[in-house]
Amino acid sequence: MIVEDEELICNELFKLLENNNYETIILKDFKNALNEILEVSPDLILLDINIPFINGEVLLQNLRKKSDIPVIMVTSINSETDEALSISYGADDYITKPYNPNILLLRIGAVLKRTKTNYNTNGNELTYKELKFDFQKGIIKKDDIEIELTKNEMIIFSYLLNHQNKIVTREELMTTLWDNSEYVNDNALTVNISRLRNKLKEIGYENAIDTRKGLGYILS
Amino acid sequence: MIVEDEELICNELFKLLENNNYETIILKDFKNALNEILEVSPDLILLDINIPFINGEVLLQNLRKKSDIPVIMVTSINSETDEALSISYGADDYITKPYNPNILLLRIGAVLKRTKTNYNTNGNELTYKELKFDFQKGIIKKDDIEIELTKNEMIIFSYLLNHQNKIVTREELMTTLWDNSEYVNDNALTVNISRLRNKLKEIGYENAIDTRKGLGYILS
DNA sequence: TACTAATGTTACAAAACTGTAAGGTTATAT
DNA sequence: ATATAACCTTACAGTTTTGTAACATTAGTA
Repeated sequence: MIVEDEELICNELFKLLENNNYETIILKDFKNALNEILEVSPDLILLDINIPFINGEVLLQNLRKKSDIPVIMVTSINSETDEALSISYGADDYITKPYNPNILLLRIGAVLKRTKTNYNTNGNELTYKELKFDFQKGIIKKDDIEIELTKNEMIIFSYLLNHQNKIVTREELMTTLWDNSEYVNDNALTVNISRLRNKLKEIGYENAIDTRKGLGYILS
Repeated sequence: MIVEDEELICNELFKLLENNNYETIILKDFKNALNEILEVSPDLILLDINIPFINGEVLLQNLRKKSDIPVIMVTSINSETDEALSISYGADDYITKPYNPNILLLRIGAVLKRTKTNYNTNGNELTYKELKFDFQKGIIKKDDIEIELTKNEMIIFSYLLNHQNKIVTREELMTTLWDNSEYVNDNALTVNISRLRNKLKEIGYENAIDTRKGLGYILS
């Protein structure tokens, strides 16, 4: 979504984006901007700081109370104050006019890449080698093969994924699994690790989880 | 982690960061940079493009094959080519020397904020009003109260959370839950929604999930 | 107002999940 | 080389989860 009043720039941007396969929409009613944005719920907003009727930074500030839609701020003044304000109000990136079209496209791509995890309908995914772990569904995918994880296996695997190449202690995993709320046999963890390993083995990742005796486990 | 060869700048940066409560480390051995970085596994890297022995962009490119550690590129040349390259190779942000310390701090803050979800040990959390949903553990928290969700409830609730204020069709939810792989009685969804609602009711969110007859459900 | 399709509720049985126990295997230190 | 603590495997039973069916309720439309 383009939020910009200078018609020339609007059209330029529109062409640029449409030519690069972005479905583009131009916001017209600045007075009702916030509602329009929330209604349309675009994947990304190019927001000019200087638009009529409303201050771009204030708009961003209000938007951030309700949504995390990625915003790239556009401004004609190359002032550091603007830049500082935009970033602290929650802009995802910042670009000054006149902009280089290629840089803009790259920045858009970068912002979308960074933020897409929170917006793609399939939920978040983490990857490990050729595996994709959808940790909202608890499914590991490799090519077309899918394996389902139980809740415990999900907790362990996403913890390991979030700490790749780091040793994760058994303590850490136990706290994550059972919160210390009730004592659980320390072997319960071993069993759950074993079950997870068996599932990983099914798709050829026999040695994904490595034991570091006396220290913990590592996914590497 | 600072990856920079000019000692003066290094010290400046170190002081700036330490003064602002960032635990800072300076990379010394550029020849072994990649391994050092992976070993230390810092929360964020300030990476100068022009360091001895190795090209910063190549380093970034290699790092990205193994890790998503946030990287802010630092360069003395304000060339758009560098900028374009850094972004496409996976830099999270970019700043040119001489930099304004406050802007740098803001950018660091912004990058950490953007990326922290993937790194914090407690896993991702989404919020809905006063509720926090840890969707790696499948727990909804309100103050000190916690309720556990089953896998199906987790899938439904995180889908709704990711589409707040939007109507979610029953179709969408069913596809998300069962992937169309096998036919499931369409009432199974109704039952699962009902179960989720009961749990939400326990913590005073009786009307969180609203039915839009003929359309779907909405979390609003 | 009455009809109807859409959505809700409850109880139940099959299936899946999970901690435990008992015994087996490994790596490390001495 | 051997002892030992750390870790692994398997089978099992209690518990939880889940889809189904049967019936209840609701909102919208005629």
